[in-house]
Amino acid sequence: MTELVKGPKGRRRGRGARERILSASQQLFREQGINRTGMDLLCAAAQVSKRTAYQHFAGKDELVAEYLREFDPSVLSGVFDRTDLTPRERLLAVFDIPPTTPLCPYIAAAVELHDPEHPASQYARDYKKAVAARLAAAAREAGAADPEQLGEQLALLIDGAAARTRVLNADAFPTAAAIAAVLIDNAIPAAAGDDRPREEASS
Amino acid sequence: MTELVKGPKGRRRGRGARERILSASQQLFREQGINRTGMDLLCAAAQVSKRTAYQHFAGKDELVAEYLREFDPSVLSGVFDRTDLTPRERLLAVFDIPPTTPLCPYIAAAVELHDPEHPASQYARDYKKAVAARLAAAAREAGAADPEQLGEQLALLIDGAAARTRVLNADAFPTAAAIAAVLIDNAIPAAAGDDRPREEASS
DNA sequence: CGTTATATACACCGATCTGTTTGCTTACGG
DNA sequence: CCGTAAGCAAACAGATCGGTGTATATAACG
Repeated sequence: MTELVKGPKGRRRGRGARERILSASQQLFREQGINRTGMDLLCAAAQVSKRTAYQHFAGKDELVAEYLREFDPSVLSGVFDRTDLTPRERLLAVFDIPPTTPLCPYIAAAVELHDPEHPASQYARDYKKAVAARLAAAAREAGAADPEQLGEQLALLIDGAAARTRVLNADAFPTAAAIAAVLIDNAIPAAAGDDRPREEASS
Repeated sequence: MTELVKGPKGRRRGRGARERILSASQQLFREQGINRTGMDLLCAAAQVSKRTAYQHFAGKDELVAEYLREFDPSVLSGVFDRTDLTPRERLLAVFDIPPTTPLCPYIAAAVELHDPEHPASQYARDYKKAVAARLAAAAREAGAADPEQLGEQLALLIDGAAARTRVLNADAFPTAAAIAAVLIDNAIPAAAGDDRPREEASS
């Protein structure tokens, strides 16, 4: 990504203009919101002239879309790839991200842009579906009876915790984690290391 | 839709201007978002001159706050007051509101305004706390072991369903209802009318 | 009738936002 | 060295926004 070949010459002078813009977007869009962050301020924070910014991105909409697409993988991985945890622990570890999350940027973007057809809204949907899918995969790995359902349920808990944290200004992820524990124990026939070693009869 | 204005000059005087403004706010703020709805458009929709609007409300911020305060009771009541349902059914009935909810306006406002100190954000917090409290009361009435916790959990489910519905453009309330059923059955020692008529184990 | 309170229509202000244009600078690469 | 092109700073355009000022018209009340 460091070598952004942009011409027949493969020049990479001023290396990182695009990256600085996206980096500033990550910070400002999250801290101040998308609509309240003007391109002037953003370019100043990125130490990039507006002219340059608009040469790298067709417009703010495209920048917002790229901003959402950026940390797509960074959030997805890091939790699901932890092989040192049991599948059940891995499912619960998703809810242990208190300090890094002011609010899920995808929810914020969907609300702020207010247009389901906006590219960024599409990315938000894709991301949410991807998370649910990964959760479902982890649930299947953990031996859940209905992994798809459990994945969707856990995804809803994450979004609920994010939204509630935002509105109430108080961390709601512990509550979500408690619910998740109940759901997981309820969905997995033989949950290990649990306070409910009672066997459950499937309906 | 009204016969308030008759002729170029004849108008129904006084009463109604404020209500028309708030009514238009309800519609436009929800449909288009708060930030994307200008006062010009809003006043036109309310059939009210801008001057009049600013005589009724000190500014848009105050209007937004009042807009949130308005249907505060209408949402809270109507579900909790249904005595024809058992406490457990009442708790679950909260999740049966698919068509009326494009998105919880409180979450939307908190995201759009992006300022926890904004009066509207305060109202949003108060409302969310009130809902959780009513849910907790209903949970206590239903005989939950820890009503406060169950109330908070159900509130989180509502917010999660609302946020997820918005982002994914698909109704997420059935999923939330399924989780709620699990939580309720898990929290209430003897759940009636359930597929789990197992006797409770006293702690 | 006249006064007053409430509306209205409409122009206007300053701020801000997205996006563009105009020179000018500077770092390479041949 | 010189050319090319990326980049910069800053002014500018056009639109929209929240909010006001002004002059006018009408209904209610005395």
